[in-house]
Amino acid sequence: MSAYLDRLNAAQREAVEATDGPVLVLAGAGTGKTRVLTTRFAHILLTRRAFPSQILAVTFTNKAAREMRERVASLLGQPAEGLWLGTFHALAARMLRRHAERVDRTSNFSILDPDDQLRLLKQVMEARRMDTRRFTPQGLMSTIQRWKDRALLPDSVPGDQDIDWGAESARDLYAAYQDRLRALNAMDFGDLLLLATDLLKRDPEVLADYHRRFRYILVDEYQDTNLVQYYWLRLLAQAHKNICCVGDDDQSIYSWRGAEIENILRFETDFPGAKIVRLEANYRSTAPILAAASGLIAHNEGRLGKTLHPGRNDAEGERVEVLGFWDSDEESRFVAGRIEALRRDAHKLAECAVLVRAGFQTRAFEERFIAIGMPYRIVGGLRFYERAEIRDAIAYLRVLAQPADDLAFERIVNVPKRGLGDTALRTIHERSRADGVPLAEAAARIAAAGTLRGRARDGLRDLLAGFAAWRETLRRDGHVTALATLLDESGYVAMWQDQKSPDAAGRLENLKELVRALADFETLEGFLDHVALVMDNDNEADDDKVFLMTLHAAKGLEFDTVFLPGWEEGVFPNQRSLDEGGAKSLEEERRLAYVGITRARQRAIISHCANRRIYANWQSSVPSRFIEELPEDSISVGGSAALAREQRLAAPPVFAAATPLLARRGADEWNTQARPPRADKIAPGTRVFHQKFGYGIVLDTDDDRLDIEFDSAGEKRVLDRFVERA
DNA sequence: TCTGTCATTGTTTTT
DNA sequence: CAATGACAGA
Repeated sequence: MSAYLDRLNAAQREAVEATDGPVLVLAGAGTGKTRVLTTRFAHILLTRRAFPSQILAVTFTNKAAREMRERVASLLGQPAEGLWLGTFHALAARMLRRHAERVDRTSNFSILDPDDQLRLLKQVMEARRMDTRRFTPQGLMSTIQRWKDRALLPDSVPGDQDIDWGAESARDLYAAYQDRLRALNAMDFGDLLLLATDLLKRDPEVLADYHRRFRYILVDEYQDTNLVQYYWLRLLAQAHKNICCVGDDDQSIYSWRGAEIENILRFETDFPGAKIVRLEANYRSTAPILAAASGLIAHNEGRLGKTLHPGRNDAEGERVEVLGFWDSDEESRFVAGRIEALRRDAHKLAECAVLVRAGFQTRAFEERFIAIGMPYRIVGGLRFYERAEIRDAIAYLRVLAQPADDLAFERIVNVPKRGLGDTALRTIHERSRADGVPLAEAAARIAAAGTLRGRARDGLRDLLAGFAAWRETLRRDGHVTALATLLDESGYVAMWQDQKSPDAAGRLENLKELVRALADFETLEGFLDHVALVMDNDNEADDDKVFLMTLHAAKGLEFDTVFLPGWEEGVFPNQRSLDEGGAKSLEEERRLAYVGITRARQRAIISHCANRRIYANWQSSVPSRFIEELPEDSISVGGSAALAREQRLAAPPVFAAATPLLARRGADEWNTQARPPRADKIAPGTRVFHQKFGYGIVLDTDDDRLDIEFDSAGEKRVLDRFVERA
């Protein structure tokens, strides 16, 4: 009766069969995590422990959700209906739309994208006359996000975490921003979890309703959860305690997005009586690759501990290559050449990936690939829904669906140009504020009152008439026709047609694609939710091209051959990460390296350069400490790498002597000439402001150097001329 | 309203 | 070395 169980190894089977009570499945890379998750899902259904609608299954990405849905369906032999299976955000949004009135919204609330969020916050800051150059909206936004990640509403932000900016404080601005969101009937991404959790906390009836509904909870990638997500899960799991979290502490690489690795480390304490199952048999990689990865990650302190071992008999393979090059040109030439050789050897290009630490590193490889005509694809560039023309079109739709969506209205009010410049817009804003109505309504009142003249008057009249007509089209002929009509009649399509720039044709093509995509949805609202929550598009799926992407983007993927270039101190581990996060960040960088190596099935090739061009000038560089940490017997060192390794041990390095070593960027010494020395002295205990690190207290002084404990950036030594008294 | 110039600023970004 | 954004001037 249970053939599906026979396909599992002992540990996997244990994880599947422990249906009741809290379970943590520690699943190392390539150990069959998805199989366990989906089999467990099917097992609960097939043993009639629950109906499909009584299982809550949570993932981080839409891709993972889709995959789980498909695999469960194939195990069951039919698609399961009425599932609560999706991303944290999509599921939270679904809850909030059902109880929108309880969070001061209506069920058609908008979900803002990062761009809108920033514009809105900037408006809030400007309305309060803040200098948005000294206090950047980005900076404040990230503070607010971190608060939201930790389930802090404006009222609950502890005073000592607030940032005081003289007349304003971050918490006050946060509160003002939330007020604006409420007025716009909108939320940002963080709000979805924050408000959903707050709702469950505040409303016992709603919570009881979900307790009745969800008997089993499954969570994927638990190491990436933040605090709100944890609270949300804990509230929902409270009643039945049947929660199964799958994750790998060694692959936690999103702390800078608010993920708390502690969530997974603490699981046993959070859920008393929890069972822990370790999946350590790896079915993906060769033995040397696993040995290299395991040896590396063993250097981390804060981990639950598990060791990958080969799960197949045929796991012998080539050692991990560690190669040194003179500069990044040589490195990219080598990588391209090696891929070419593999291709001649009948390997698929799509089975090769180049994984880099930071986006800019892809350029060297792109140039090389273009030069030799090697087909490649970059994963994670500008996505379809982030393109300007798509966002414009969607803004039109948002205004159509939700007239109170001021951000959308602002975006398109003068696109294409219809004479509604700053002056006209200011008039509309003033009216909106005075009457307490959305911009669209204010615009209608201004048009009716005849306040504007000339081009502005005509432009506004046409736009409002347009929206009235398109709403009618939407009602009568549906959303697809409405979008096509609107793009045409608003002059938006004509705007691009008239444009001579080379990419105009592509943009028109994208708009057509958007109309096609819209047809896949029953309602306009459904489509807008999709756009906000499911911003992925993996078209161009199966042509044979080399993958070029960041290590972060590679998580969850696997390839026969993986190139890991740029393993140099400063690049990887990344200098900035080290500066800001210290030892903890170093461990995260190391996890990133671990993720990189474990992507490889057959071969991993790590490389580093002795010289690298950074911005305008060349800097000599030292091999990454991670290379030292790889077990000797799992690697083979080649090229000038052996030389470079010796140089690391010898002091001073030969390169440093030969090339004038430029001061490492990120330190204030970068260009001391640019700023005159400071006349007055700053005493210890003084509170100061630094452009880059923010506010802090001076601990100690040493001539013109100050040791400062910064509020968020930690302790640093900086030159006194770069700070001012706060 | 548009266009050019100057200054600033360079990690990762599942939703 | 770019790419982006703010601001001045036509």
